[in-house]
Amino acid sequence: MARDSSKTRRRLIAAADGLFYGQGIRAVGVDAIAEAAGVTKRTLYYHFASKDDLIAAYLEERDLPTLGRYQRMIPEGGASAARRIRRIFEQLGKNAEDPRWRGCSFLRAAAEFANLPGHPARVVAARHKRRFEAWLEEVLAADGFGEAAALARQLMILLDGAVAQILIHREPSYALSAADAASTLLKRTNKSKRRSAHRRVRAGGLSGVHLS
Amino acid sequence: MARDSSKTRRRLIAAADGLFYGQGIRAVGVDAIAEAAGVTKRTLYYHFASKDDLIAAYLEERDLPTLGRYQRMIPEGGASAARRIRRIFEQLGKNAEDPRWRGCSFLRAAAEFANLPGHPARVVAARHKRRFEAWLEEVLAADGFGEAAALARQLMILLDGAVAQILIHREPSYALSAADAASTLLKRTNKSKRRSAHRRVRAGGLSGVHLS
DNA sequence: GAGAATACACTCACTAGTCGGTATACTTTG
DNA sequence: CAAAGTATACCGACTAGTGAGTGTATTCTC
Repeated sequence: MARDSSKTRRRLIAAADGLFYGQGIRAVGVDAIAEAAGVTKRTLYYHFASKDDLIAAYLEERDLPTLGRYQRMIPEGGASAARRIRRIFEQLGKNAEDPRWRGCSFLRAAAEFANLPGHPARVVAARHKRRFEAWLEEVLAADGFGEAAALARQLMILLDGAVAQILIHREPSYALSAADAASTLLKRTNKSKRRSAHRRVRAGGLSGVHLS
Repeated sequence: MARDSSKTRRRLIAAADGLFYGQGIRAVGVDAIAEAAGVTKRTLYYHFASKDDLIAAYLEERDLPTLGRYQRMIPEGGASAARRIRRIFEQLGKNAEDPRWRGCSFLRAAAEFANLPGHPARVVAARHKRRFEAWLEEVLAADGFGEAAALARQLMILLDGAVAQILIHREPSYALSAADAASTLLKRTNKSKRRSAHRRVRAGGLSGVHLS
């Protein structure tokens, strides 16, 4: 079995996911991960060059599923972008009600390694957020929103801001405050869109972004 | 000299501030802090019961100055609430340009101790954010904004969301995106205010909040 | 038999926290 | 007034445990 997809490796990543997300990356030692995976530390180091390598793999593993969950959640054709985006915030609020919820793994990793800009975890985290923002931009542009890029940024800010507030206050209702703010922003931009159709065309041309 | 305000104690907190904020709380050992303060670890433990105690003191020390800096930044009578709030975001962007900037110490502490809701650091962090939100609400209410409480929450979300995005992408311009979003939200609420003056009165009555 | 995958046993640095002791200064008491 | 007592503030050296990472031997699988 290939080394980068072996059962043991996947078990190690799964164990790392549970512990890193549950307790924090720096708070968890490699010994604990090896034990949780049912292997010795030496085996862990056979599959990963270092703890940093394992950290990167942990976040990488969370990248596509996290984005994909939101993408699947809001079916392509079904509703307006505004409605679909509202559901993202509502889902965030629901997720946060689970006692095991600990915020965004990427954001927390960036916070833990705030002093190490080049750290693998930071690289993966930044890429994840870039992808999410690009996807939001596509959703907006596809629905004919003007200035989709600027709007997508604002939505990202609201999204991570809501996560931050929920984490700090342990109060999922902040997701709904963010949803309201998002609605307000979308309504305003929607209007300006309808007033100037030429913008709409230009914004529609922005969708060369890669998601995969 | 009283034990809780002695020079040594203050030096220890200052050293902790530099190291905790610079590298992260879990990443810094008490030995490093003692050494940076020029005392032995035994002395550190004379002044603080535990590392957690020192962590709480570090955040406590940041509470009032952080809030106060923003309060002093925007003079009471000078400008409209909208203009004053925009300046908060602009200042955030400026702060973030300093290479030593590492985001919000309270948010990062909450992220590091995401699994320990009762941790002293979490308590101090939550209280700080509550104070900040209450102050924003006062600023808005004083300028006659309706639904000042809901609006203050949305601004907090934008503020911490901007911090999160800047931290992740190392891109201070997210502060300006957040400022634009804040302006949009304020404009809309301002309008609804003028339509319903009774709301304004009710919101004005909310200012029993304590800041000090 | 070869290479991949695992285990045991280890290193060395660092972790939070503690033990016992000391120098100084301010009180209390004969 | 002086000796004894006491509180403050400090330090060097230690403990028991954990951190990441490794050298070497063994087992499994093709």
